Amino acid sequence: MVREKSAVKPTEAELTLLNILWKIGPATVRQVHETVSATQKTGYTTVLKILQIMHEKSLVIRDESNRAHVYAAANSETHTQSSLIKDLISKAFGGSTSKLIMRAIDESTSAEEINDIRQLLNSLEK
Amino acid sequence: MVREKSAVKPTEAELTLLNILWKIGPATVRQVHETVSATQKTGYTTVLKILQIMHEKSLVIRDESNRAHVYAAANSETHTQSSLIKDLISKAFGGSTSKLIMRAIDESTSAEEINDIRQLLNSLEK
DNA sequence: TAATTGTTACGAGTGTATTCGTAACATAAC
DNA sequence: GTTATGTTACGAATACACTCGTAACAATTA
Repeated sequence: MVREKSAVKPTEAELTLLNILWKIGPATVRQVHETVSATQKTGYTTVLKILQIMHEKSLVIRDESNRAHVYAAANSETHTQSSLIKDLISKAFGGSTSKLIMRAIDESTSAEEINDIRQLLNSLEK
Repeated sequence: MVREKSAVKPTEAELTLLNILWKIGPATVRQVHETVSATQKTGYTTVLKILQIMHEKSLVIRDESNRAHVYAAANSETHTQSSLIKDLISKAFGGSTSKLIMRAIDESTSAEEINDIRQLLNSLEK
């Protein structure tokens, strides 16, 4: 049986690199390493290795036509976010999306956040 | 430096047992094992070991006054849900709660879910 | 007391995630 | 062509998660 894309859950380190790829677009190991180094200390080969593993898992695609391979996220940020949310809802919210949303609203402290949510709801009402 | 309670993120297996403890209340290993066995095949000592590890991590408290120890979740379900949501928001949503909520609303397919969310928003408006 | 039963404790084995050093290789510079 | 540089590939070491068999222990039963 072929493993579905949605069944592959990125690990924490993998998600860090995916965030970078979504932000800067297709990039070489060097570019990814430089970007990640801005916020945390990590070795070059560590980034390389993780990207290679992600490639095996099909979390990223790889362009090997140049010497320095170019990596890109295989799935969109939106798709991955949905998959992670679904996972959390099933494991910690008894499958109830509205329970998760309720809890998330509890977490919204800033007025800006609350305003965003309000507008979101307004657009939903239509 | 002392590790904060909120910094301890339960693993998948641990979360499964926490869900049981929240549902049935303080329980012995036997009771937890019987409950978890209803949905998945797991050895008795596996459940025991995980509860022991959770005790070390202070994810559960343990009453040792009787021969069969009685385990209970150390934190409320609500507290743990909030902690897991915060973690996901910071790692996959750039710290934006409203982005998570938007994505969660996308996931709501059932009319019942949408109605729950609508009522939730109405109560928020007040 | 002896045997059976139920419980906890311990330790080992497996798998996965993460890290990084070193080797192998390719390209560019000299 | 030789050296220097940048890149990928590989393998090992560590850490954690998970699983379960077996030992140790306690309590109950015969």
